[in-house]
Amino acid sequence: MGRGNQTEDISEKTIGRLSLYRRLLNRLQDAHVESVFSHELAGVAGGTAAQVRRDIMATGYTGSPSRGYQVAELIESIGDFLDAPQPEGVALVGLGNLGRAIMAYFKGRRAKLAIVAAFDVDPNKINRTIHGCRCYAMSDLRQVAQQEGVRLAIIAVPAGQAQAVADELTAAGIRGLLNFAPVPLRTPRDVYVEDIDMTMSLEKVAYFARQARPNRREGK
Amino acid sequence: MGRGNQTEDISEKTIGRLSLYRRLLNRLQDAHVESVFSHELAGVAGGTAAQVRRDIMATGYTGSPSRGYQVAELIESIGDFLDAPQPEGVALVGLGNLGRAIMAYFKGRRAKLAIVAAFDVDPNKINRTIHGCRCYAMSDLRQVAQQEGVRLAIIAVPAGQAQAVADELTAAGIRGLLNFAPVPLRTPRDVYVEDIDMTMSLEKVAYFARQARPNRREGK
DNA sequence: ATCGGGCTGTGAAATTATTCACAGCTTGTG
DNA sequence: CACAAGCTGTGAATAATTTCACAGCCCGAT
Repeated sequence: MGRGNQTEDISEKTIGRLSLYRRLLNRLQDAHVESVFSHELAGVAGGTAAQVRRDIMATGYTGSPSRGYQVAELIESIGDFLDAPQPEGVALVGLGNLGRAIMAYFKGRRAKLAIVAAFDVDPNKINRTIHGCRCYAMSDLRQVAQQEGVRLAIIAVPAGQAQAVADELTAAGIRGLLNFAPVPLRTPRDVYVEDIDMTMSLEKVAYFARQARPNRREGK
Repeated sequence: MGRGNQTEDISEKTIGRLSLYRRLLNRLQDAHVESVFSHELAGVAGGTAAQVRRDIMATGYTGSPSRGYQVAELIESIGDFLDAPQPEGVALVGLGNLGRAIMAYFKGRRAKLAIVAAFDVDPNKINRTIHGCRCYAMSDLRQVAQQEGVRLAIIAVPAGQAQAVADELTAAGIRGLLNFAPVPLRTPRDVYVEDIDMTMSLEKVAYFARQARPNRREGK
């Protein structure tokens, strides 16, 4: 089963979809489905068969014309492609309502990617354990991040503090950020930032719901 | 001052960015900045000047070569373009950790778009008030939605229930969904769905942080 | 008044992403 | 054993999005 050369330059969109396919494939596997065709996966993922095939090409996995893709093998191939060789720890900064919800959300999901340390400024939270995860003071950040080998972080602090937190995180060697604060972060160019902007998303929904413009989805 | 014909077909990306620009403009306004140039806005938004200008074109607003864009006017123009004429109420379904965090997050933001009703199945929550918002039983959904004229909803229920909730919502006349559940929803084609998939986002961060691939951002 | 600098609005080019469409397999069938 | 059906992998076409680049304008300075 050949994966191997991920020399190609894979688009951000493709990476996102592969993550989605994997989740859907895991569900299929739980339902004891052994193989799928690209059009079936497209059906549940909400895309086209051609796109599914192209995305899967990126992982180097090859299906068979008669059987389609073997679910178990494809899951593994996507894993080899997407995941780091070692499990990675993630730091969560900000334990307000949103931070705690994020903590709970990621509790016991992918073993390869788990929140291993939380940070806040609130003295009431520091040194307590929340959702099974130790909460540290912001000032411990560099120390803990280095010690645990954390390279990824989630920012769930108020907008006003997000940039300062991002600065501290990058100074502590963090290479990837998932930012929930509604502020574009300024970071060194080699730090990857993904924003989740709930306000923007809700405004998009409001706009397009009004336009009655039909949604993307696989045509029959 | 001419906005007027939004006949053009505006892309999803542009709508998202306009929402972002508005937020940034509001901050500028709070700082008593009266006008901005496209490259300044691009600087804080993390895009290019040309893109900012093109996005703003969509709203029909026109700047002046010497002064740039008038902050107050541009905010208003984006508002005229993005917002519904009347304020819109939003329903929130699911009051677990995430639902409550979302509730808190949207508390007292845009007046034009506020959560006006919450729904859950937990009898402990039903008929109580959470973050200043009444919680109803799922069975009241159609009634409340119709009575309040709600056309938008946020889904914050576990994956397993998301599709069923989406079905109930669309049956109750909801036209736009913001979906936090990690499942692609199947809905009628004229219902707009926007997904916020935290797992996918985090996996993207993990992938690209590893690739050391430089991020998008305005070049000097 | 006229000039120069610097910005907007926007066709046109470039780039990126998606879809088409078909050769080449692989299996089941008569 | 030849054929039909139906899928994958992928070059080529198309569509969407972004960037380039420049005409035209406006203002401040001569």
